[in-house]
Amino acid sequence: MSNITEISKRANVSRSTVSRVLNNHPYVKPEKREAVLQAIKELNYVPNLNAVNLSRGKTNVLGVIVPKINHPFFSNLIEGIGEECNKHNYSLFVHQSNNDPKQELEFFNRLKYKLIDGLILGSCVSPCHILDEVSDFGKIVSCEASESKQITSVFINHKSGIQMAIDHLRDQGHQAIGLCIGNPKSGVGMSRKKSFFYYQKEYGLQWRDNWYFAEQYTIEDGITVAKTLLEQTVRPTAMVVGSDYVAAGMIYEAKNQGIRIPEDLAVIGFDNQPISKVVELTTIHQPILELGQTAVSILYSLINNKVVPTIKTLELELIKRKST
Amino acid sequence: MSNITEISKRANVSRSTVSRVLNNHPYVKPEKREAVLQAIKELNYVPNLNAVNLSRGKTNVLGVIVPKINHPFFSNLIEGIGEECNKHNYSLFVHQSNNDPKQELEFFNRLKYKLIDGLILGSCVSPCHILDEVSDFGKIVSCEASESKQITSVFINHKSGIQMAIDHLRDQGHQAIGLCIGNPKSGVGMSRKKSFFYYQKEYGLQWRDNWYFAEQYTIEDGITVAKTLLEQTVRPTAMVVGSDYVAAGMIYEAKNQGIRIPEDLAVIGFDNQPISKVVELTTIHQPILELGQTAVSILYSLINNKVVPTIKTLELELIKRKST
DNA sequence: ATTTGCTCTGAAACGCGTCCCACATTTTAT
DNA sequence: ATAAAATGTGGGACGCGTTTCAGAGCAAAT
Repeated sequence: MSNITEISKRANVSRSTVSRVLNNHPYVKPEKREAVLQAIKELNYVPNLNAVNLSRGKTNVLGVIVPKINHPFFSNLIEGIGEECNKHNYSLFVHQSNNDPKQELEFFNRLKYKLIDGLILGSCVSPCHILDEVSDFGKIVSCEASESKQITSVFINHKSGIQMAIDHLRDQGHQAIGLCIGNPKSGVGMSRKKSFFYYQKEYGLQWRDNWYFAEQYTIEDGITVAKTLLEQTVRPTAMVVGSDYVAAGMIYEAKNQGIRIPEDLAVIGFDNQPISKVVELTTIHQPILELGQTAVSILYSLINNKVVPTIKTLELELIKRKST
Repeated sequence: MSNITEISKRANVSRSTVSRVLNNHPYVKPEKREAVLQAIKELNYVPNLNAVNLSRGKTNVLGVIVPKINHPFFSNLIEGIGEECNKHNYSLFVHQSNNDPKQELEFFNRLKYKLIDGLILGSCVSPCHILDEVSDFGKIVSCEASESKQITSVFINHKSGIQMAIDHLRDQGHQAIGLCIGNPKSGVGMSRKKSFFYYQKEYGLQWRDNWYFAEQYTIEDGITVAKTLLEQTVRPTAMVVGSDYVAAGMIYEAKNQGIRIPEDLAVIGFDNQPISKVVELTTIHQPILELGQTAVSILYSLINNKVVPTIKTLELELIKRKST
């Protein structure tokens, strides 16, 4: 494996000149440039990016941390991030944390160790002070609302999403609305929960504590939720469900039990996943792809020391189908 | 930002000793080790992994290239790969190629440039000679059957999957079976197509050319396929469909048109995606997570110069539901 | 008492580009 | 013609750890 010293000897120029050719620096005589290119070809030279990265002090790599890669929200997010990375010629580290703070810390170190130029938090459970410390070592963008003031956030306006859902259900005449979410400790979860109860009070809706479900992620979970719900004597007439999958599971089980959707139970989901179409689920479309893209372009600006707003929110859209 | 030289001065030892401490080398007197650790703490030292990588000539990073991240098959695959990477303390580059050979080449260069120690091909459209050339620069494992003899493959036994599907349908009395697949040029696509027609002849099944559909990926595609199919005067009694999503779309549309599933049309999918449960779709479960994990562990062995078989196949499983 | 062999440590080379500085040569402007 | 500016090139320090080698100190074995 050859290096620039060998190239420089072969081409009878200095190592600096080789470097200039490699980096398309204008101040190189055409003959010398040719000679260098020739030598590169002959010696089958390939630059060692580790040396380049070390020398330049940056890597053109971004990192993204998510709890689970194969989750409709996050794989969609990663896609958006990946697309934008390709555009900016960045590579992308993807790390799956399983919501484990240790795993998160592990990955944060990549930033410390200068392996990545910037970090995107898909979702993150580490406390604020850890994040603040990490942010001394590099730029961070969060894809959920973050308490930290040092971290820029782009996120979906969950409050408005919840409002959209509740308003829609109220328009259909519902006054008894339950809630089912995923991880109540995540940014999304907290924000949805908080907003839900805000509007629930605001509008004076009916409420029972057993109309609330958390930690529900899959179709199977949805089936269980429906079973529990349908055993109750006083039931909500509608459910706001944080995931289309869970909502689909609920509809599946409810129909199995002969419950009519939406007459006996209305269900509204989130995400507009493909599955929602098949089960005719009304859902709130979230601009996840755009979220990922925006995160990268903000991070890119930050890395290049451009000024960007510290918070950006993206709006949602109601997709009306037959489940409400 | 401090470096080992500063640490060595502070602790009154040589740089070598600092390095030994950092790497847990046994031959360091406890007092010196303590002094070094103390200095590291005081100076807030963080090693620069770019220097380490350059020096060691490896990075502990693997790369995976997939056409699309947010695709049920690939995000599942990436999850398996990511899990196994975490185990081996590897980081993971994820690159989305959109099946574009240029994008692929771009990523192959990471291997050349020594940014990654090994490469996993989720799916890849580049010709064999390109792959062979790249494989001179590092280890590659393919997750689909590869023509290249220099590349190790782990893949799902698609032939046996197709056989499983056809056998099951024949058991139910079907003699007129159609086929619907995704990318016919991909490894999976080619192999499914070939196997299907092999068994179709072998068993002397009925056939019409318009019972074959390719390039179908989404629920919407499935709806279109169903529409086309149901217009035909001579229809197959069953369809083998390469994707649960497409199959779900077909069932959705067929039911809309009053077609009974499975009496008028049986449908069998692939992947056992969550959606298949909701639409009661019989499907062939593929061990995708295991595929990803195996790919990493093979790559790991290759990188550490252990001998591994060049081809490994994983078996599938039929999940019977109500669509057949 | 002497050899053998481990434990411990530092010097220095190495992995490989980048980039600043100094200096030479041209070109352009005055 | 002369100063000023632009172009072109090489030297060498720098980014930062790792690793080989030589050698010192010390204990166990003969």
